[in-house]
Amino acid sequence: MFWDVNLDYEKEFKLAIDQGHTIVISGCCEVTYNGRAQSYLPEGDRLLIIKSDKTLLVHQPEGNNPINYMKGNTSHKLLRDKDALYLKSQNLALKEYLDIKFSRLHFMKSQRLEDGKKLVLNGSEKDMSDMIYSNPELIEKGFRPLSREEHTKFGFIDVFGYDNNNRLVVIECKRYQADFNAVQQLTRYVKKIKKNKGLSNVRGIIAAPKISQNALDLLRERGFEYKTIKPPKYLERYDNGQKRLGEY
Amino acid sequence: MFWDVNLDYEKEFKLAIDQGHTIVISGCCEVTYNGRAQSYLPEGDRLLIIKSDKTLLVHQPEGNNPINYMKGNTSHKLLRDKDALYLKSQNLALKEYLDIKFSRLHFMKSQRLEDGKKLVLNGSEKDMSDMIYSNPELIEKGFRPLSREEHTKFGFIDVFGYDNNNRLVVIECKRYQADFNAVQQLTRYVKKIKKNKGLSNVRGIIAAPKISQNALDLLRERGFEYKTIKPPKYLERYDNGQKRLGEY
DNA sequence: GGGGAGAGATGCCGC
DNA sequence: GCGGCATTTCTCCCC
Repeated sequence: MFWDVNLDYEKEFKLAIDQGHTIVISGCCEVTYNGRAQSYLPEGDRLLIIKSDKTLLVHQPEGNNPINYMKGNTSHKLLRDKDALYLKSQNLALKEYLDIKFSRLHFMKSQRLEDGKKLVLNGSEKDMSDMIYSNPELIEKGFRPLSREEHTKFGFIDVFGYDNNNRLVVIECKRYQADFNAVQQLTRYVKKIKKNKGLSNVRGIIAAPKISQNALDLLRERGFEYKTIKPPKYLERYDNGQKRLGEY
Repeated sequence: MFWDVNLDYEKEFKLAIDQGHTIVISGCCEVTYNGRAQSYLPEGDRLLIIKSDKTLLVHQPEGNNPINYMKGNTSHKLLRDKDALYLKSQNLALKEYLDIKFSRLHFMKSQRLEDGKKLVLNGSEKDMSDMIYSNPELIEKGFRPLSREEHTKFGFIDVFGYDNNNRLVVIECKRYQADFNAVQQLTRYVKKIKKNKGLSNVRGIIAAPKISQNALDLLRERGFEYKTIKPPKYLERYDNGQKRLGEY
C-alpha cells in the first residue's frame, strides 16, 4: 500500500462530494479520457481538484492548463480495487468519461469554499469602443459616433458614425494585434452596412495597438484604414496603491 | 488572527518555492491583477496553486477556468502585514502583477511532484486528415491524395489531391461543426493554390461532422462542397476495457 | 439551444 | 521572435 491504510479515503471522499466541498488530491496516477476526443496519460505525479459544481481538473506540476478535465455536473467515485485506488468520473449527458488509476496518494484534503464574487475586468475590446465613443477625436477630428440607440440596431459593429464629410465610418476594435481575421470581419461589416443602408461609399477602420503586415496589406488593398489605438486602463489610481504595497 | 499562529507560513512557503514544490493554498482573499488587462476580484474563498515552474492559478469553487493566473517564471512572495497575509506575484518580463490579500487561510500544503509525461490524444483535426489520407474513398471514389512530400510544400492545407477528372481538390477538415470561418479559410486556400499553380478550376471541400446553415449557404454560393466526415477514434479497444472497469 | 465573436485566450509548429 | 491556426478551446451575448 502506498497510502495511509488508517485513513478511509473512499468514505472521506464521498462525504466531501455529498457536502459540495472542494477536494484536492495529490498523487501518482495514470489518466484515460474518452468523450469528444480520446486520450491516455502515462503515470506521473499530478494534482487533482474537484470543485463544488463537480468540475474536475487534472494538473501536471508545470503549465497553465489542466492536462485533463471534466465539466461541471459530472459524477465522481473514488474506489479501491486490489492495490490501487481509482477515481471514476462520468458525465452521461455529455457522453464523457474519465478514469484515473492511482499507484500512490500523497495527500487528500477537502474544504467547504464559499464564493459568488465576479471579476471586474478592464481593458477589453468593449472598453476600447467605449473609450472611442467618449473620445471620438481619437479616430479623427470631426468624427461623430452614432447615438447609442442607432448603434444597438447594428450590435455587431464596435463603433460607427459619421466623418467630417458625412461619410459613414465603420470601426472594428482589436485589443491586441489586428490580424487577417480582423480585416475579414471589417470587410463583412462594411458590406452589410452598404447593403442595409443602400450606400456605396462607407469607410472602414481598424483600431488596434498593432497590426500584422499581412493584415495591413489586405486592409489597404480593400481601401480600408488603420488607426493605432491602445486599449484603456481605468484603474491607474488603484494600481498605484497596489504598487506602493508592492515595495516590500 | 484567522490562521494558525503556530505555523510559520512565510517560512514554509519560501522553502517550498525554493525547492520547486507544488503549493496548494486554500483561503479567503481578494485579488488584484494588472498587466495586459486589469482586474479586481472581491473577497471570497479560493484555491491557489503554485506549480514547480512558478505558474500561479487562482480558482473559485466553481467553473472550469482559473479566475486569475500568472504564467510560469513568475516570482512569488508570501508576507505578513498587520492582520493580513499577502501573496505578491510579479512577472517583470511580461510586466504583469498580481496581488492577493488573505483575510483567512484555511490550509496550505506543499509537495514535490515529478512528472514529464505527455498526453496521447486522438480525434484531433490532424487525425481526421490522416484518416482521409489513408482512406481517400471517404471523400469520393477515385480521389487520390498528393504524396507526403508534395503535400508538405503546402503545409497549411489539411488534405489535397486529384479527383477522377484530374481536377485539383483542396480539403479543409473540422473536427467539430464547420462555421463561417471554415468557409473563409477554405476560400483563402483555394485562392492561394489557384494563384500558386496558375489554375482556374480548383475544387474546395469542407470535411466535418456538421456544418452550420449559414456556412453551408456561403459555401455553395462560392461553388464549394461539403462532405460529412466524423473524426476518428482509435482507442476503441482500450475504451471497451475501461467501460468494463466502469461497471462498479 | 444554436450561431457568431471575443479571450489577460492558450499552445503548437513554422520560418 | 512573429505568424498562422487548432483547441476535449471556454465564455458571453443574442436570436
